[in-house]
Amino acid sequence: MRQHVAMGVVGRVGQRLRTLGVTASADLEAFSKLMKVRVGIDRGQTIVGRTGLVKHFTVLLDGVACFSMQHSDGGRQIHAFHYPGDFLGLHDSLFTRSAEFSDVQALTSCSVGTIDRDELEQEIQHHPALGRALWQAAMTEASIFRQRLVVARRPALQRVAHLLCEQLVRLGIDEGVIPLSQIDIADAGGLSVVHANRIFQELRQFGVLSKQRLIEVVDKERLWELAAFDGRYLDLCASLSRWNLCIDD
Amino acid sequence: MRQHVAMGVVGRVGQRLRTLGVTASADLEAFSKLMKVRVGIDRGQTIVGRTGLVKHFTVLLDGVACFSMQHSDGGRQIHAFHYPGDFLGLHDSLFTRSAEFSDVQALTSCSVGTIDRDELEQEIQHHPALGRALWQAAMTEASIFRQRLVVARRPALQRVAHLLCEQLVRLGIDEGVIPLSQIDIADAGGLSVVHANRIFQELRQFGVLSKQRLIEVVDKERLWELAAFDGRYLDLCASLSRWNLCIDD
DNA sequence: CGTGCTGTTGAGGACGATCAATGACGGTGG
DNA sequence: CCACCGTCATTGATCGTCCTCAACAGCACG
Repeated sequence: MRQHVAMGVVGRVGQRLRTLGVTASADLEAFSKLMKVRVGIDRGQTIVGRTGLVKHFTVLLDGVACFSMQHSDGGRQIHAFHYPGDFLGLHDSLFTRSAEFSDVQALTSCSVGTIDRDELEQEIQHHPALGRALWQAAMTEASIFRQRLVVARRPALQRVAHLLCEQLVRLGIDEGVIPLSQIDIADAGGLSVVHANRIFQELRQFGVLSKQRLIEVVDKERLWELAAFDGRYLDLCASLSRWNLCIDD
Repeated sequence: MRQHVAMGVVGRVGQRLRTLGVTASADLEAFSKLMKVRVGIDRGQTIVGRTGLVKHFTVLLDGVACFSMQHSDGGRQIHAFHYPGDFLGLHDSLFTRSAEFSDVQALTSCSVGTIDRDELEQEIQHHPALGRALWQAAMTEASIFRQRLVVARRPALQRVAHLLCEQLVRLGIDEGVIPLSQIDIADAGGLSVVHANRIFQELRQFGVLSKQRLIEVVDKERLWELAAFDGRYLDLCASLSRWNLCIDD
């Protein structure tokens, strides 16, 4: 199910690009003109898979997805969650051109935008800000991975708390519902579902989460405190130097 | 203790740059001419520290260093080991320009080469291959971090085995002595020194390590098998697309 | 009204941390 | 040459976190 979009860059994507320093409307339009929309991706489906070569860039327009990896023992390890505006499988798209390691799955119904790789590269020659934005996004992703390493060896409570903090920041909200299941968080935190559940109960005891079945943060301050959260690692947007990207052939 | 070098890019650095696709001798020379050498850094000293702004790029010429982070509880977490030819604190140098997160420490006596950031950026305008090489190195580093995340939730034996495999590949040897202490490996693997030691004894039982006090791999095959090691994540060198880097102001 | 997914609870056990002490080795100074 | 010291390696004992297995409850779906 695909269609062209005539309008400007769809919703959050434009927002994201602006955050990444793509401010000229000519740049935004160039991006938007190349994008094809694909809707109706069901929960559980693979969006960017280990299907060999990656022929296009993918942007999440709507829904929630995760960048995961299937462990040999059957366990699923989630590296990152993706929200509307995120580039999917970016590291592999940008870098290796094959997706041996990525496996982006839909956690809810999703729609995505796709851009042919070669066409985008053409366009980047005329709109270098776009290239820079992609690199910047890739580096922010790398930064998230590094932070995960740091958090990984803290006890489970802090790990879960930290994950929740990160999701709040990524979603751009202070408090409210995080559209993930306990299972998702468990897989992202490297915990068994059972233990994760006990952690969630602790968080409710602490008054950080509501008593609902879903994950609803009601005390952001306390959560950040528990997580020892320092969101600076997500704030790399403003810090990219004047380096730019171009194509040389 | 600083001095200029008139000769070509010092030893391993040239090798590394060539691996990263800098083949033109003009490019290599441009790099070499900017580099100043600093020798006599003692074990334990900080090479690239949290000293605010990063004014220059640093390359390890000789010795072994690690990219570590001091945990609040006093524990040291090692993200990566660095060998001659590696760029130090690359992520922060390239990207954030400040080193709030990096902390590169000498594990043995080291000497490094430094290049002024601004001078290098000037030079990259004329030698774009250099810029691309740096980005590529950064992405390879990111790839190592991601792999660490995967390995992190395997049991201790495999974790240690995987670390050892990685070091062998990085050192470019099949078997032999890895110039690290058990403590270093423990800090990199997120293990207590005591437990790490027990793992090392197991590896000796398996005939993977020699009975020496130092870490000496004598059966690479078995080690790779134990680690379920797939070194492809280190082989990103050949795969960077035609994207290049330039400076736009 | 089953069927399936998520969340919840209990009991037992494994992996690895911590504490504490000792051994091995290399360097330094007397 | 030997005594001393610091670092690294080793060993034993205890304890805590978190996993596993197993069962069940709530809720959404057809």
